[in-house]
Amino acid sequence: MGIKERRAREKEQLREQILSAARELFVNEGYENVSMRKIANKIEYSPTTIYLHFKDKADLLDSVCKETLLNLLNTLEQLKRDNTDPVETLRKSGRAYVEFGLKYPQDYKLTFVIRPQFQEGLGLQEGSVGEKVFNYLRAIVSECVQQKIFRQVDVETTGQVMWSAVHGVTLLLIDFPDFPWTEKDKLIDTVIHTTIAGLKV
Amino acid sequence: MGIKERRAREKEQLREQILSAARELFVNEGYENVSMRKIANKIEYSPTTIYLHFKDKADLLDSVCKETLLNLLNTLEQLKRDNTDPVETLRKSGRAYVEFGLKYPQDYKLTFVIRPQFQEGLGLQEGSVGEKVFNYLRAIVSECVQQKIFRQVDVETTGQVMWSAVHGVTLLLIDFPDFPWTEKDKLIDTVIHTTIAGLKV
DNA sequence: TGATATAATTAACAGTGTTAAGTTAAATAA
DNA sequence: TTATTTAACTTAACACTGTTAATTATATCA
Repeated sequence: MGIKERRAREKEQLREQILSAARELFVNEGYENVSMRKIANKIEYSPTTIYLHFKDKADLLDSVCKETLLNLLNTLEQLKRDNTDPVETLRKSGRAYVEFGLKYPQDYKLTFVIRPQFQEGLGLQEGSVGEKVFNYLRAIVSECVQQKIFRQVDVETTGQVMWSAVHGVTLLLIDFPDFPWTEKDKLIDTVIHTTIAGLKV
Repeated sequence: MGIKERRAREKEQLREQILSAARELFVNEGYENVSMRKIANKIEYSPTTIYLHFKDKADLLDSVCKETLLNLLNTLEQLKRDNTDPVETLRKSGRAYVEFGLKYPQDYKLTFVIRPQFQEGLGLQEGSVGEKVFNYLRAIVSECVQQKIFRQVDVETTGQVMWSAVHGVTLLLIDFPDFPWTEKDKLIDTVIHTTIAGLKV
């Protein structure tokens, strides 16, 4: 009975095709400027075919973001394997996080800014990839606290402070490219360094 | 020659009327969900009348944001007058900044996230209100550095680090309201406290 | 072969930002 | 006052949007 399986495979392939066309367009032209018809044209199907695979445009965005988050998670977890010192891991994770955002600025904004706006209240649900990213961060912070490197006993708050700092600098660099920033690498390093130093005190 | 002046006054009044209707709708329903026709209905004019006062929808957004930034600037500058200790001023300014963002979340996102996306490369131009807000921040930081409270000699970088922190926590709280945050006030205070502490070291 | 299920399409709806052309009302000049 | 100019405002239209219901084509099964 390989037929059903083949059909399912074909269906999955088309889904992937839609997804990658959508990602490319979203990233290059911005979510708002991409129409379902544009995506359909790119994959040479009629617009309504997309609706056989995705509930609506927001659902499409959702799936694109999920992939993005998985990529981010992979990048981070690979990093963890190569390090032992928790503070050093946190520092490098912070850098990797910001660099990921700057490397795929549209993806980053789509995931962390646009999506929450279109799916009010849903952002970072239980079991989601987004939650896993934060769990990763929390695990490192937890190690730092356990080794009595960080003052804060409250692991949650500490993690959230760290997230705020990297999220903030990432978005500012993306959104205001013409602002007279300090040299980019220096700014990122200083943000991370300052936050970690502040958490130690 | 009071006629021309009266006419100019009436024109200005209609402009204000459009602006306040747009602000109310943008804030309550989100920029994307507000149509020119909706704004026109609210003020009981035809949609095209708006185009006699504003170039397009983005220009309308722009004007709304300018007002928002002026409000923020006023809030901050009033704060400065009441304080002498620069670190305390900075701490309170940080809080005021975040609180402003949380009080008018749509305005804040419109100004600091959506607008830059629609006006690529332009964000925070010279002489803009946005620039004035950052100048305010820089002035306080400068005092802290001059009084040798902060390690960092580089006033620019220090200011940008501070901005990153408050911007980050503001947006996270706005965009992920359902995330299991630490108690809000505690998180904001910790972010500001941590950053300032890190800058002192 | 014909029946059945699924994939994909066409046509349509109600809405969008925006423009050009047309209309109305008011201010000026005769 | 009446005619003319000027400004304010509206109507109608264009090309587009996301999405749905109805329809057609295609491939699988008996």
